[in-house]
Amino acid sequence: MKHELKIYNSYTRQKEQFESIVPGYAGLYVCGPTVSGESHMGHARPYITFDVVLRYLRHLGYKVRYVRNITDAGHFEEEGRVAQDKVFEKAKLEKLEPMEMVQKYTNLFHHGMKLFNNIEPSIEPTATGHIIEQISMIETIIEKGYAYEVNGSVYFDVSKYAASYPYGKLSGRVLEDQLETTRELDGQDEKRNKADFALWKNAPPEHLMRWKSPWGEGFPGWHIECSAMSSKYLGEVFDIHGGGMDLQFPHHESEIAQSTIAHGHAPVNYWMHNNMITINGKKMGKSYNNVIKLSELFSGNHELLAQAYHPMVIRFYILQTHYRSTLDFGNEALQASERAARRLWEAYDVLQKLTHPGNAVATDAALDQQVSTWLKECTDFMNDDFNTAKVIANLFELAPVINGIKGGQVKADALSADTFALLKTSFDTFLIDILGMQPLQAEQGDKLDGVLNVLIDIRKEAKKRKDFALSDEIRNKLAAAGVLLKDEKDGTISYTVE
RNA sequence: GGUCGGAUGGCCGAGUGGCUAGGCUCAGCUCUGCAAAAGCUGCUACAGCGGUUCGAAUCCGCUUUCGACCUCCA
Repeated sequence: MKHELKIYNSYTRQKEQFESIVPGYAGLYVCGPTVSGESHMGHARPYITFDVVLRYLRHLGYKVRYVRNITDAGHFEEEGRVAQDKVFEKAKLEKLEPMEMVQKYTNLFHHGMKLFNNIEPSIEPTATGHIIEQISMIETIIEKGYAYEVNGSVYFDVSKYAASYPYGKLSGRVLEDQLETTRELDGQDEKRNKADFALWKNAPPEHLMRWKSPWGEGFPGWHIECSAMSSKYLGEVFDIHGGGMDLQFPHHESEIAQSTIAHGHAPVNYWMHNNMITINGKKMGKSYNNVIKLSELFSGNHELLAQAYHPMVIRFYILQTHYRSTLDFGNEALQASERAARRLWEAYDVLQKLTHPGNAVATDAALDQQVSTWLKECTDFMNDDFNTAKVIANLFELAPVINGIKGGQVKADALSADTFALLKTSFDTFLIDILGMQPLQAEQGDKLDGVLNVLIDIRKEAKKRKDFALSDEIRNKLAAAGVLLKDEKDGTISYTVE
């Protein structure tokens, strides 16, 4: 496969040329949501980021199997302070069946993903649906001597692992530091070492979600689900594993250790981690109690929100920043993104309606060259670790050219037919296919269109008679009703519905 | 405390040795009956202090400061 895609690999801390294991095919695994609560703005980032990764890989011609799990058994803390299934806890609070609650938040999550125009995963496995696979993997690890059972719980022996493998390489930490943790946590006494993590936890009697295992009734440790499911659907070694930076340790580090022992080799060729969304400089997260839920974002119903924001505005906002940088929430910034997204979409719309006179030679060679360069650079930017921020910047460079052709500031024959055609297809490819943008307004129905055209015709007549009182009244009243009229240069009148 | 990463113009945010990032805001202009939209023009920043270099936002050192992870977390 011929392409120049370079990916920043968190494992090696450098950009590497991407080569898939099987030519033409790519396996992508992304850590999905824990469906014990509603998704918030921070969750939007990885799913939009990796949606663009998926889209770009497909654009390059890869057949991609995209696996994104649903953690529906809660994240059981291996040495949890609560030492209890969080899903169960919340369920009691809401007086719901655990599976009922899990279903509710799964549905909400899917709804949000759809609004963001994220492509659905090829496979969306659930943790509870893969208990057998997880148990089997734990058994293998025990057989190989890297896990031990205590009181119905199974722990991974990190010290033993670290003796022969580079434990801590992904997250850049030293085992000795981990062992010095002074924190006193539940289950600590069961472990041989503080750095050990649970593969399986014995379930206390009140625990609702429980499964039979060789070690008694219990539930799986958090990290094992991703290892079991990714290897099942993508193979023991697969191409890309993505997730938030906050998962690097201990989650991903543990995944590497488990899989390395169970399968005899490291599981992932390219580790990708998106940075966090912050709010007032602090990470947005449930532990900080500073989250803005997706539903609040879309409705504007939150004290920190000056207004509601369209899902496409959020998407655009996120893609305007490189995925490895932090992104600070702010109304001003969001509003800027809204205007920007509108303007870019407008330019896209204009471009769709433009036609080219057909001249094979550009009358403005410099502009023709510049446009070609801008378009070509978009590919370079995507290849450079998915630099969507730069792609968007270049699309903005093109907007004045497009609008200029329409407005007459740029001559229709300034570009050659070939360049114009390239502009048209490329703009579409990058904005729609790769960045996954959609219009911010829904398409209007035929009936509303008919009604508005009646008013527009009346206004045209009034303008012809120089009856500006009437024409302004129509425009102002429609504006008050949320319909903006525009008098185009050619005498036609167009409208946009807010 | 340990490890790691930031600090860029009014705001957001790219960018790793020399070339205007881009967006939003603001001001002016063109177009327009007036608007809106669009186009054009202007606003030229890189936390501080040293150092390397012909040349540094970009490399090195120190300082200040913010944050992430070390515990569930996207």
